Amino acid sequence: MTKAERTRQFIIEQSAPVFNTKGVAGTAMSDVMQVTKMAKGGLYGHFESKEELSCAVVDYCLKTMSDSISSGLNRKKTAREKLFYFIDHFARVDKPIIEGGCPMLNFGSEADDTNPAIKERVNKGIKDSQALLSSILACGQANNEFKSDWQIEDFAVKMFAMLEGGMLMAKVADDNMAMKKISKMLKDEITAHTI
Amino acid sequence: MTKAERTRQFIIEQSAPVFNTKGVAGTAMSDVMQVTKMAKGGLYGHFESKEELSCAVVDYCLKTMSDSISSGLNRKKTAREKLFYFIDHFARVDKPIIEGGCPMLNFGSEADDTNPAIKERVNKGIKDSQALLSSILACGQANNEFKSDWQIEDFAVKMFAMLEGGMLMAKVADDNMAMKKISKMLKDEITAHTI
DNA sequence: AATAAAAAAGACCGAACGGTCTAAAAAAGA
DNA sequence: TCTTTTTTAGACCGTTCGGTCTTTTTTATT
Repeated sequence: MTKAERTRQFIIEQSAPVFNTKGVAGTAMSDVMQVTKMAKGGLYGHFESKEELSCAVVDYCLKTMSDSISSGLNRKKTAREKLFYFIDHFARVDKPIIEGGCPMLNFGSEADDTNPAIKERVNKGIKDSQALLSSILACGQANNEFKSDWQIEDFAVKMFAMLEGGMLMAKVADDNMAMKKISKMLKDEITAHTI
Repeated sequence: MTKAERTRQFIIEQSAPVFNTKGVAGTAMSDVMQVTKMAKGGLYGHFESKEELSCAVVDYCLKTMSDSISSGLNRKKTAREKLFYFIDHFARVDKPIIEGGCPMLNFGSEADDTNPAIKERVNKGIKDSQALLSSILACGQANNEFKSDWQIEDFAVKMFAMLEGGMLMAKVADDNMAMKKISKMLKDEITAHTI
């Protein structure tokens, strides 16, 4: 890893929490200067525009989220345990993986009508999450861990939507009661379909 | 209604779709000038700052949403029909009540960490939605329309979260398949608890 | 129709925006 | 160690931002 690559990565990592909390439109390059303690010329040596930086930040946030979940997932044996872990990992409103909360919610709701490049990245992130959930559910069903009549594709959608919706409710209310309820309901439903 | 009051309302109504799609940080007063065809001095005669306008816009969006749902709700007799109507009304991704989609999702995810005034407004909006759902569910249960062992408070949270999460998925994917699935699952669950 | 009051226009302001460029500093290769 | 290349700093640029103020126009009252 060259010096330039390390610095580029450093800028992304430092500015990710800012973009994720203040949004793309709400984050100025002066904010990035402040958080990286670099001058403007230094930044623009690594990114040719704010647009390029914000895309790199979104990629980084999604990857960080994905890696964080995937790594812990390997330590779990059963599909049920994996799903529970996924839920608990997502439900951490107080200490989110990236400051500002779920980047799919944050960047997705901002970009959907204004920023096609970011929208497409978030779209891929959601699709990947769905695919991950589906594969866990399919595994569990193939191993006779889950009942065979469970509509697992539907549940993957339901679970993701509930987690994102719960995240919104918890953040706006400054109270993770909604998220706790959501987590419990999801776990109960999983348990109900466990043999 | 005086001229000034009418103009103020006109400005709010015209700029609401812009704020709801581009966000507060992403909307400039020049956008408001464009959509109202008014000069800057005209606007600032009715609002002393962009902040005040954006708050008024959020209030308007939430009220419009609430009114739109409430009015249709009265035409429905049973609690089950009311809930179905609520779902269908929320699930309209293609032709949302306000351009840009659900203002609770849009403004909530933008404001949660940056704009306390708007955050509090959205918080109230969500609480009101929850209260409405809870009251419909409680009515249904009191009238022996729904089974008495149904955890209706939990379902109110679940339903709202699923709708908001589904909205996010549908908008980012440019495809309302997720929303359709969500609607069906919610309706199935309601039906399953209907006597 | 004349007059008083309200509302709108648009030139103007300083600050902050994203972005450029050159000179200095630091790192890398010889 | 010396030189060449890469990286960083920060002054600078034009534009756009939110917001003000005075003049003009419109509206309401008599």
